[in-house]
Amino acid sequence: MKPHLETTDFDLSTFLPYLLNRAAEASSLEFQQYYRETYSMLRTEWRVLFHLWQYGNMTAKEICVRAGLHKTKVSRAIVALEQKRFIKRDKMAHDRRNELLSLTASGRKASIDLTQAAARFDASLVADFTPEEQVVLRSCLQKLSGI
Amino acid sequence: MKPHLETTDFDLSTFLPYLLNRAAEASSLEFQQYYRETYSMLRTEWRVLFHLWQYGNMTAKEICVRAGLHKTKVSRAIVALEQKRFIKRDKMAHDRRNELLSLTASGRKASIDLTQAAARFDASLVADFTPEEQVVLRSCLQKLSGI
DNA sequence: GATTGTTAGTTACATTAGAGACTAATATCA
DNA sequence: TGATATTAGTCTCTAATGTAACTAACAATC
Repeated sequence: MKPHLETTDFDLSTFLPYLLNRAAEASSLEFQQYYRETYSMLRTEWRVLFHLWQYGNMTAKEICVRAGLHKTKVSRAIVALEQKRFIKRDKMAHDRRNELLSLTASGRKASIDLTQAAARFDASLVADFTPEEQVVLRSCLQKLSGI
Repeated sequence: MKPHLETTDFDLSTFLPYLLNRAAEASSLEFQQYYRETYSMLRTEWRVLFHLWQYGNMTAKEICVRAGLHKTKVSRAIVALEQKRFIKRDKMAHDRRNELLSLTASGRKASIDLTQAAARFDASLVADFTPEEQVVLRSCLQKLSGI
């Protein structure tokens, strides 16, 4: 059986969700290896840590909204980060359902290290792209992400 | 604690692996819903089916290489697709370790339907982008994917 | 032609993710 | 005040994934 391009001019190698998935997986690999090996973190844990680092103390719920993550995923990441002593949580006085999350000293240290590693890694990913391409790429991705 | 942008000018909302992951998840959602509900397929199953449709009969190993998927994932997808009667497999005479995969009539039918749905969906994703942006986006993603 | 190595594909086990039920705290409003 | 509804976060059960060990077929070398 030969390829069936005659049905439509559709081509898998230009299908956006496919490309995005492959690019996401390929580009995550190296950095993921770093935070896994160095801090035994999962992807969601690093995202949660990073949100606290970059946007300041907040509740699990706020992280869900900002990061676009399901609350069970965030809940589990918080437990793991707390066990690693990277964050602590405090019930908020005026509404004891909310827990304010904040970084510990070692959480801040890890955040700094990971931020720097991420910045270097990001630069290496786009090293072959022109500045214009980089701008277009990031802005298209932001639109697609709904950020 | 306030944001700590002074440490570096790194910003999560421009970090490529993060953007790629969010864009990939967001853009997969709608199409995924279609093939899940209509054909009870998982993502890997649709990818395997589509590789056979677009590139012709091949072995599981070839699909692994072309699609960048692990052999266990492909193996499980093949079992599932076979149970749904979308593909069949035949041991190759000259080397009975290889199994040549091919589409059944209903596999072809599903492929056509999914291809058309994918094409429409892809068009809707990039509807807000200029033709130039679309070209840059896809070519950057292909490079990042190693395609 | 027995041993050793390699390759295609599967299986088994452990890890991670997802969906929905659940608990505790607060809010609403009759 | 008491009944009902919401909300933040956790727990439980199941589905999906990743890793590594495994089987079967073939290849190569002594």
